[in-house]
Amino acid sequence: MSPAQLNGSCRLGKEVCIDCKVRFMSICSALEAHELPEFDVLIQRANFAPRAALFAQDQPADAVYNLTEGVVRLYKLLPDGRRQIIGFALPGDFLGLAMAERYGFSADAVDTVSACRLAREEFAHYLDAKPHLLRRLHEYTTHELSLAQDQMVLLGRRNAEEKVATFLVNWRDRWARLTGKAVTVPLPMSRQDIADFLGLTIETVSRTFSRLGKDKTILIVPDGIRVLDPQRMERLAAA
Amino acid sequence: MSPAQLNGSCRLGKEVCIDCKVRFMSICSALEAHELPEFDVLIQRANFAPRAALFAQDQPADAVYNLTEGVVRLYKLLPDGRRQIIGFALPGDFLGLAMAERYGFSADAVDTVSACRLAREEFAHYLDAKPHLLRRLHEYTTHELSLAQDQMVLLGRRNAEEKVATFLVNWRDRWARLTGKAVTVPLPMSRQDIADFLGLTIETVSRTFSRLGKDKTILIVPDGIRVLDPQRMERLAAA
DNA sequence: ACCGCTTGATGATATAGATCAAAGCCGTCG
DNA sequence: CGACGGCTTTGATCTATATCATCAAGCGGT
Repeated sequence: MSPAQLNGSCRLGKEVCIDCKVRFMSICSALEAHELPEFDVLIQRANFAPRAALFAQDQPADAVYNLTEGVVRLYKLLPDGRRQIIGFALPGDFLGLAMAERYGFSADAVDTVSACRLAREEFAHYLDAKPHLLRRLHEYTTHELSLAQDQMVLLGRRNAEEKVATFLVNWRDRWARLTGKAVTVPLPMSRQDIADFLGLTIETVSRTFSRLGKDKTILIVPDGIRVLDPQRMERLAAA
Repeated sequence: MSPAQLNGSCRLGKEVCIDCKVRFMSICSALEAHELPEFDVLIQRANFAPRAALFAQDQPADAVYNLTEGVVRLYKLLPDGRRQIIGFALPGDFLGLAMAERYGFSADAVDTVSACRLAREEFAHYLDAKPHLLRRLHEYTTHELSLAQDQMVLLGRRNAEEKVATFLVNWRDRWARLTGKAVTVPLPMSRQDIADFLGLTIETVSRTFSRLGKDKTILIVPDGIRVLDPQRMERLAAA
């Protein structure tokens, strides 16, 4: 189904996929390196071209993914095709952690994406034997829930300008945490993606960018945006 | 701060607060009764009058609550007073599980509320010693996250009629799971609460109820609503 | 029975954002 | 090179929902 290209694989704690291991560890700092060899968890490296699906809503949830490269959009569709993007995943993020029989949303690659793929069953067993990892994962899920609640406020009670500003500020901060402060923050997703994330139309997003540009609040450059007036941006995105 | 009335308390596994224990167990069915006495967790019984606050956003998060009676609204406020209700809690639900230093939202009683109050520190330690309980809690949080994602779709992409219908269907189902199928589903929260949950105004909620009433889709009675045309309701609330 | 207060329903009007339409801007492919 | 197709921007309307204003009903207190 998915046009993914799987290459390389390793067992957690048995070298080979150093990158997977490092990423895995970064989430689960409670586990020391010497603890890992106790268990075998098959990790596959999966690569995805732009627009390729990692998985789709209602498919059997076979696997858990840990992103290592690229940006993934997570979304739900209504029967008539209306789309709500519920989040963008960046390297380090986990996907498909719900541990339900089927995925609750679809995930596809915005740009070129690499991820570590862990079989759900195997991962669940590993988890049973590693309460520290479960604790870390619970904290992660709890954080996701808190972000989801912020997004509810945004979708329910903020106007277009506030929505766009809040999105830009949050995205800029996440990007900075990942790559260090950059002057220009890239926006790899399309305007349609941003619109579907913010509960707006593409036209409203475009106009709002333009207005913020004319205001000298931001500067739109070909490969992203620059925040010129952080004060005003923070004010629009406040609380 | 809170006008709560604390009465009675018990230690988990040392009789007294049978109700707390039963509720606690219902969440954590993986723990057998004979496992409980191993640990002491102080549980206080807290009662709240209608409109009383259980806790407020940004307060130090001292405690975890497990609702035993009544309905609680959970909400976030923007600096200018706009409110988004992020959920309604019913008996059995946990509040303040985020385990952050401060509460991420406010919670107050819609009607008369009773809850079991567990000190956060103590609960966290208990959790460390009980991986099964942590697992249950992780499943619970994961379910909450999934509901939050559904709510994002509702807020971002559904119109007023769909929002109201979806709310009624979901509320009816939750109520039924708790009390068994009832002809009339009570709506203990105000129209303003419903509006702030659905990202609408009180007037739009009121008009939408009226229209669904004129349609014979629902029947509005003094103490709640009756669904007359489940087909149409399900269609409006679909996916 | 009357008052003051709150909540909900409904009508009139305003507006933010949606929808519809067209035109610019690249990248790419023949 | 030029034509094509996907995005994005911009402009002109339209409309769903917000806003504002009444009004009626319920309710507790006197």
